[in-house]
Amino acid sequence: MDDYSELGLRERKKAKTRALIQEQALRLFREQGYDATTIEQIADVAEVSPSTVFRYFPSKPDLVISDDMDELMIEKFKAQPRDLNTIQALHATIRSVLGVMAGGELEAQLERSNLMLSVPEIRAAFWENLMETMREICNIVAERTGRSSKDAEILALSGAVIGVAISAWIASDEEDWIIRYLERIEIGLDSLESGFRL
Amino acid sequence: MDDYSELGLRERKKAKTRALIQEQALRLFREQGYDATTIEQIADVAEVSPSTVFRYFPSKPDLVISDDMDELMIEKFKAQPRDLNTIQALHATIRSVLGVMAGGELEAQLERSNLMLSVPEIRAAFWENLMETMREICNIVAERTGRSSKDAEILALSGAVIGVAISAWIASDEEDWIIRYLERIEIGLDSLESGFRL
Amino acid sequence: MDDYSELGLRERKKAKTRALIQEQALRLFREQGYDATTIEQIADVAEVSPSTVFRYFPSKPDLVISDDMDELMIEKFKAQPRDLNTIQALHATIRSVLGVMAGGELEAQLERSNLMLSVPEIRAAFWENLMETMREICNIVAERTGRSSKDAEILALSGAVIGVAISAWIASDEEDWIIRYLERIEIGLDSLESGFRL
Amino acid sequence: MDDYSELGLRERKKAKTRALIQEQALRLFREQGYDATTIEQIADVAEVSPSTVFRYFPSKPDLVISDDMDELMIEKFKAQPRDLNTIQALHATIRSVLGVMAGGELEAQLERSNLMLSVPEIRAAFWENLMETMREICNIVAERTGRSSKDAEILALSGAVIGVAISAWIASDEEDWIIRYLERIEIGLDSLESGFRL
DNA sequence: ACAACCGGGACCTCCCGTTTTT
DNA sequence: AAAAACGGGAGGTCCCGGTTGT
Repeated sequence: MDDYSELGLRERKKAKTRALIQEQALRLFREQGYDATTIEQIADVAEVSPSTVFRYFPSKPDLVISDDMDELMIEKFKAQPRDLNTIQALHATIRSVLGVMAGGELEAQLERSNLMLSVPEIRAAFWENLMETMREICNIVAERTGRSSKDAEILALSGAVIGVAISAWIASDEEDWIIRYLERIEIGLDSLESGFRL
Repeated sequence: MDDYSELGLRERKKAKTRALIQEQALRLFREQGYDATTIEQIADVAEVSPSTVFRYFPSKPDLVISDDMDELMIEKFKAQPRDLNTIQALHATIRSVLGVMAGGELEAQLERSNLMLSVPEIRAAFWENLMETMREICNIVAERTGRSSKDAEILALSGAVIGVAISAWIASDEEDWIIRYLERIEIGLDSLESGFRL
Repeated sequence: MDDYSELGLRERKKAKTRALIQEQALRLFREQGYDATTIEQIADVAEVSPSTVFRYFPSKPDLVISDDMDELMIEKFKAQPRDLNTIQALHATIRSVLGVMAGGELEAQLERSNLMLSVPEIRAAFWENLMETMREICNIVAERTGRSSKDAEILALSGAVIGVAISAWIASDEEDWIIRYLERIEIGLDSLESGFRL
Repeated sequence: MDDYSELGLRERKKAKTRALIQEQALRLFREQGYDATTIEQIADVAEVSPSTVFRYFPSKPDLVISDDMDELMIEKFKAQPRDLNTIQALHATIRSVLGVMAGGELEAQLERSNLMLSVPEIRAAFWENLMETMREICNIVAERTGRSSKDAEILALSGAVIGVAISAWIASDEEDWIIRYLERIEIGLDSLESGFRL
């Protein structure tokens, strides 16, 4: 019905309103906590009525956004040549993604993730995100290797990759954490390839 | 560990009440859904007052989260002989825990986990739980190997183990899922030991 | 200031509901005591839901504290001509407010104040109220005189006015207390203008 | 029995203990709230027995309210020569009280007042205190002037003095607030004497 | 249509009086 | 008798869905 490449005025306005509401909601969540923020407050600062908030976001958790970095990762991962094994493809993906990201952008993305983790109530959404990413990895690897996406080894690999990322993340509270974070991921992926010797 | 007969009447009664409440709560959650179940209903079937429910479980999610299996796992893991490598120790731990659990108990525990994942409100707490377990694994492995708990490989291993468990879990929606779940974990752990060949 | 007929149906209804709730609440407080009266009772006699009571009055004490007389005073005070000095403007304000108040209304307001002082739980809020009023006076006077609201004399005046009102109030336990109360305020304000000769 | 001009060892020790208990109590109230602090905790940190706390301060609120500065003020005020007018007598009283107070003592007292205002639960007591002081001022002035303590002008003066003190207090959030506070009181009292010119 | 308003209900906390255990 | 656990109930917050006014 609508031509996406040229959205009408109404659609653009709706998108803008939606973005505004979400933006303000996240700000409030960050500033005063998820539970402490009421739909009404969000409606107030976004200058719409609570009903409108409810119309755009059927429930409160829906106000928490998903990540566009993940999409980029997925895309790059899909594009890796088939002669690399999975771990090597992941390595290449990370390098590739880092390559296209502006200096502060990575930091901003990570900062945002940090926010999600620091606000307990939003972690559920973060979890959702992770699981989705895991499934995606699973599917891509299945497709690359010609196996089923229910193959135990593929499942294990997908989970392990996510787990490595999480643990690297969780541990990163020191100086130079971005670099250390990336380092830890590299080391972790290598270990997944060669097997742990512990 | 503790001999129940050594505990006073009060303690025994408390433990019994607590177990009863959780048991009934989980039953109701299973039968009619988490959201559709009110604290009052739980109190009714457990034949206590709502206040008492709240006394034992500060919030509704706590009725699902409260967990003694994790503690058992940790304990058994700590007790593994040092000549096993980490993965082997984990294998042994799982077998050991499965050994001491009554028939339906494992199923009940896993059902609890299932409930956690299906109710968004509880996922945050589930996440918390996982992260805590990961840190524990990290510390134990660090202690076993004499390395720092910030060691990149140890972090990666801890994360990967958790990740494997999650992915095995997520994929388990078919018949015989308990068995398949355990199988997947075994295979996943083996892959972590030998390295992925994908 | 606003003509009721100019307000929409909605606004009129809201004002009416609000007034009704407070009125019934105060009646119940008077008849059976503050603590002995529950929000539910108030909601019942006012024929609204408890939620609605809380919508209009965020907490139980607010049923007593909430005050449109203060607002009216402030408004009238602001509207006084600039060629009057502050004390004269206050005099005029009082006369003006008394003019627009229905016969029993003043009495009701004062009874409200009485209730405030007799219920310990509410005194803290009463204090808050007073301080707020003092600040308002301070700001208005500052604006009238073109001085800073931190000006020592203005601060002193604001405090003294409140103090005079309080002392007049506290002393009023005899017959005809309303008249005596107003008399005392008049005399007090005069003394503030001319200086005390004691 | 006791010679006030030369307090014996026992009396000095008692005063010290009393001050210590109050000091610790106020610290705990500030740190963890009034209700959350038990008499026992206070006794512990003050290194006395709960009974001792109870002996010095008959009830919990008394730990906050008890105020020797007020008593001192009252006493000094009573002692002022009759040929001074009331305002002059108050000025003299303040100077006299400041004279006998040790350097940090004033600050401590004001700190206490601050606590009272910052902990909602205690504000009721603060109010009580103020009203009592007001009545005392009223009585003393009545006695000095030979008028009734219900005399409107005397009431007004008492209230105004308290009001001036409050407003000076409330405004004091900047640097050098103690000095500014005293300054504001001086200016306020002068205005009460000469009449406001605003 | 669009927002505001309202009712209802769940969650949760706190307090106090009663019962039970020690 | 002292302490702990329990029941009951009120206060207070929020969400969501249905109704009413604009």
